[in-house]
Amino acid sequence: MPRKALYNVEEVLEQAIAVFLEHGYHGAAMDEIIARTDFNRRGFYIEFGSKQQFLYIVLAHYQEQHLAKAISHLEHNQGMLSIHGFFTDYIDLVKGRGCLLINIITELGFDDLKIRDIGRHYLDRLQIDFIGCLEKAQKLGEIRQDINIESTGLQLCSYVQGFAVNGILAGDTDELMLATQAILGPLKP
Amino acid sequence: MPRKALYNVEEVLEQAIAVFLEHGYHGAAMDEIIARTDFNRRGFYIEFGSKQQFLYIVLAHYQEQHLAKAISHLEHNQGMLSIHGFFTDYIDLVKGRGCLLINIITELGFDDLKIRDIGRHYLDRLQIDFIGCLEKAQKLGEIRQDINIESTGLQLCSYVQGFAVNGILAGDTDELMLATQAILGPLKP
DNA sequence: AATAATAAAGAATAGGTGTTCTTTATAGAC
DNA sequence: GTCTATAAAGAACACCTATTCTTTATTATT
Repeated sequence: MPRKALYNVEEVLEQAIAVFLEHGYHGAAMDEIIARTDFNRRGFYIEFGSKQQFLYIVLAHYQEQHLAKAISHLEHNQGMLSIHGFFTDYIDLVKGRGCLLINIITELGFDDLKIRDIGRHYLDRLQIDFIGCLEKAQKLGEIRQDINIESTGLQLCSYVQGFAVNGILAGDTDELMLATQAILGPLKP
Repeated sequence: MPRKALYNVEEVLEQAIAVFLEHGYHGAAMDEIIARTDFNRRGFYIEFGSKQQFLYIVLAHYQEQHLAKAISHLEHNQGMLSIHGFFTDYIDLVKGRGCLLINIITELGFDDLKIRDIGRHYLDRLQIDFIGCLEKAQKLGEIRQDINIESTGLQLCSYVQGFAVNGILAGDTDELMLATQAILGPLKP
């Protein structure tokens, strides 16, 4: 009996990522979100409730569909191979765009407890994953034995956030790959 | 004849930094800016013209009065001493707050050409200054001769942006000092 | 084909935003 | 002390935003 919905939630979320990346949360007007997603206003509020709840859902989608692709390298825990894989994918993700999660943290992190929690969990997970890979790499003899695993994990973690910012400013991403070599090179035995 | 103004522009800019750090640009309402600075509406628009122009002026003030304090270490060009000095001051600046320049770049960088330019110049300058200090450090024998100065400069630069993000999320900044040791330690001969 | 259910489109609404205008108060020149 | 120029305070305005409501269109069953 009912008419079939034309919109596809996955696609809407994907299009919304682009809008939030371009204008941030407060800078993205509902009018633009509605216009650029194959969506209608009423459907939007039935489906998502509010702009804020929508942001959380978009963010979860971004983590699952985009960030997770890069992070999964680390969770395969294959030493330096995984770490290289992560950086290759991550640079591809953020080049010319930046990282939605980082942008939202810097815009709303102070006011929005939930965003801050998401950010902390993300950083913790990243750090733990890096440490796992570094331990494996040390076992495999891929990196020097005297390297402090915990400190280096923390260091790589900070480094990743730096890439997210550089991704917005740097047109050329060769520099980012170069910088990756600079950080990973000195770890070798 | 005229009444003397009560507000002090320097103080207003300083107070505005706090507001923009907390809520971002679009998230900071004029009502709050007016309320939290010792200012009045009319005076504000006579002095600064608009919210956007005000942001540029606050940002310039932030660079001159806050970031420059940290960066000046690097421009004294005294090798590793300068680099350590920079990180100590920078961490102190961003702890629990983040960096206003980075927050604004991630919020407005895509839309606002002027902000993107400011960001690029800032990064370029930082990188050049790091390279200068690393060259000096190499001459002084403070770091290994086989280190690639350009790549390491780029690496430190990315790293600094990472600190700006971590500053918002990490309550504890000891980690950041620890991470600094992790990055600077391996450069030693 | 008629009908019922719901999607799509977009007009309407209530509240918030940046900016300007009006009024009142005050400090200094005469 | 009077007068005047301008600061302070905040009301007013026009526009914009998120959200809701109304109308129209469409599809699947009967």
